[in-house]
Amino acid sequence: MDDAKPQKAAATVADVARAAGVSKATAARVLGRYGVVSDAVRERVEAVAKELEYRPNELARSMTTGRSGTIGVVVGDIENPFFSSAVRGISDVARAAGFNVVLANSGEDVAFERSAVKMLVAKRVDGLIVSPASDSDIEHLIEILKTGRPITLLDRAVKELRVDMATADDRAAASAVAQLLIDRGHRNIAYLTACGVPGQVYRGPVDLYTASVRERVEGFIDACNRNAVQGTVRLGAVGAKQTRAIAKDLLDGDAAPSAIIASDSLIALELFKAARDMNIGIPDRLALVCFHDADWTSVTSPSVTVVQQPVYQLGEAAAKMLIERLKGKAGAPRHQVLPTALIERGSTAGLIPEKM
Amino acid sequence: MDDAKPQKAAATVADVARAAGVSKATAARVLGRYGVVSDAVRERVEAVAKELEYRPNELARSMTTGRSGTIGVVVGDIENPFFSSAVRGISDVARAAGFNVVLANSGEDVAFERSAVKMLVAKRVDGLIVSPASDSDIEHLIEILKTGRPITLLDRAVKELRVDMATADDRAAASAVAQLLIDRGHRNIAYLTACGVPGQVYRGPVDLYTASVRERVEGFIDACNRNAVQGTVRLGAVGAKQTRAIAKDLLDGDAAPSAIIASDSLIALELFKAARDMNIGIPDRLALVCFHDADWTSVTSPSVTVVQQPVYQLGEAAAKMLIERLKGKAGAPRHQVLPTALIERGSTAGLIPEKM
DNA sequence: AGATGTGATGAGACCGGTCTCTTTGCTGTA
DNA sequence: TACAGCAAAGAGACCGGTCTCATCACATCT
Repeated sequence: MDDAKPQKAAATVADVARAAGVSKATAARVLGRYGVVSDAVRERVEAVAKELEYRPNELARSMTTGRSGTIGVVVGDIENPFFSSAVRGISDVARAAGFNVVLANSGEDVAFERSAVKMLVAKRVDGLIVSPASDSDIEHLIEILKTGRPITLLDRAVKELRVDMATADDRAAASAVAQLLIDRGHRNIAYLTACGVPGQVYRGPVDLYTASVRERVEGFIDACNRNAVQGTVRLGAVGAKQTRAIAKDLLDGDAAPSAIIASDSLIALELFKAARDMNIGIPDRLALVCFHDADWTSVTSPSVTVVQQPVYQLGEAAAKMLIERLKGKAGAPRHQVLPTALIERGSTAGLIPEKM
Repeated sequence: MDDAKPQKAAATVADVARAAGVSKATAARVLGRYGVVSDAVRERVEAVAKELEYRPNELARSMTTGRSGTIGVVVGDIENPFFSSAVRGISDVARAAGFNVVLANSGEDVAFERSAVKMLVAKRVDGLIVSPASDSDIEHLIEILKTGRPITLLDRAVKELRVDMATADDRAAASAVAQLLIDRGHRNIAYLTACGVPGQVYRGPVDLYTASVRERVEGFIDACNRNAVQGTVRLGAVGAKQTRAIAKDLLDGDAAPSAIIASDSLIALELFKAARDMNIGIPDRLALVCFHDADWTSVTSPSVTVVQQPVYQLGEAAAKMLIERLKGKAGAPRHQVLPTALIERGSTAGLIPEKM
């Protein structure tokens, strides 16, 4: 009948202790599973606790122990399959080790990232995993270290920070992709990233404040230069609409590239759609390569050549390193660089007849 | 040179108070932004706080206020685009309202869900959003209500629970899909879901402990019965491998369905691959419909007919209802049923010549 | 027997905030 | 001048655990 909303306040150790006729300390020992208690007392306390529906207050516990058993994770966008996969890796490892995950979305905005980090620290997470939106605007990350909490970087390295990091082999991957395209005869290749703001003109790697992207662009440009091939970088593909606009602009003119490398699967998808809408055949008139082996890339026609990134493993690695730190492991910061693999599929199978 | 790890303990209100020459209560008033303090004192305290690098301890704050400013979210699998999109909706709303999100993965396992819920309650989240793995095994959800915390169900209704829920129009959607396929001439249609365990044989809606799936299957079966068409339900497509096996089994025999409805985009993707591998042309020999308008469904050849679910909005709606409760809104539980839309694409464009 | 050790329990401080209640000092008013 | 009224600040309890230290009974050792 009634929904029993106005239940009396939750039972505390003190309540249980009183009801069981023992001291608060003893009840706490039983309920908190520490110290040593006789079996008789233990059973009695446990029975009473059950009776009173005692539920521990983890907040109070954290308060005295100083540990919350929680790790904070700040990613750019959980909707991006890249991050959701990484987060899955993190939370699987975390759970196995008895940790919980507090998630925060930065939307790739440093201001949001800053406030997310601040809040996580205030909540006394034991450590953090962050994929920093910027690798220069990092004083909030340094702040964390000052509080004594370990932090691990995910996917994006920051040289200035002496912390554990798990990243992919971005530079080599991008270089390999560029080389592949060049070998296929392409002489005008573009790299499209969500980094930067829409409309921003690329002037050099210095414009790229996301470490992983900068590495990729550097690898890409290196390969292009090595082969005397034109390499263009376009920024600001931050959403479907913007990406579409850039794609149209890129593919429209005379100087349109014959191959495009998409910095993530969301961008690749939009490029794919744009090419279709503009009647630009893939791979004949346009080759496409995508960073991240998103599940759909193998079912399109043509299927899409991808850089397979160990995304889930990146999350796992980051979580493992962090948890080791939390468990007291000392030593110099480690930087795990996980290998990528270039999976060649239909979207790069075309040959460029004329431009050679 | 040194990494300054062994910093002295973080400053507390008491430290600030002492250094500023005021009482703890006054410093707390300034730092906690409550009560009334003179401007002179406020400025002095704030200056000292900055000097001492005071950072509030949200744990201690929550402890006395009883509110943590956090909502717990338990989903089946964040890696599933369905959930990652919903989680994004939740966290956007939460952040706007000043709440944080603690995420837990249940892996669609009730035991994990139970422990996740328990832990979230122990952490004193203010409220929970859960997409329950089972709609019968729910005593842990009832427990939550007993603690006085509101809970909102995401995507999956549970009749027995008098709580807010945000679900999609599953039954009608499934019915519409079935009708579409029947209108296209299909007389043998299968529905494939991740619900259940691999190998489990479907004996009736009672086998389906996930509410949304049961609704869909009921809508599907209804439509089939109404039209005297054979409708088959297959369970246990819980991962790529299992899905592939079921797909092979389903498509292999003489009694193979001419149309399959996939309960989520992960299943649809595997079905798509399986059909391709088995040289079963879509849509000519097999029609395919997918629940959830995953981004890739529009770029395959043929593109995939989908039930567009308002996933992000589902998350938003759930979060909004929960937060309203947290802000004190009373009243009967609400059940928001968000409309779906059937988007017809190439995968159902085929006609069935013979079987008619 | 007396000293020593040990296992079980109790008493109470403590973590870092919030919040209630009290005290203080100043202004306005009869 | 005396006192009400009020704003500002202080004292200290409290939240619900953990943890140190003290106490006590009883077994062991010399």
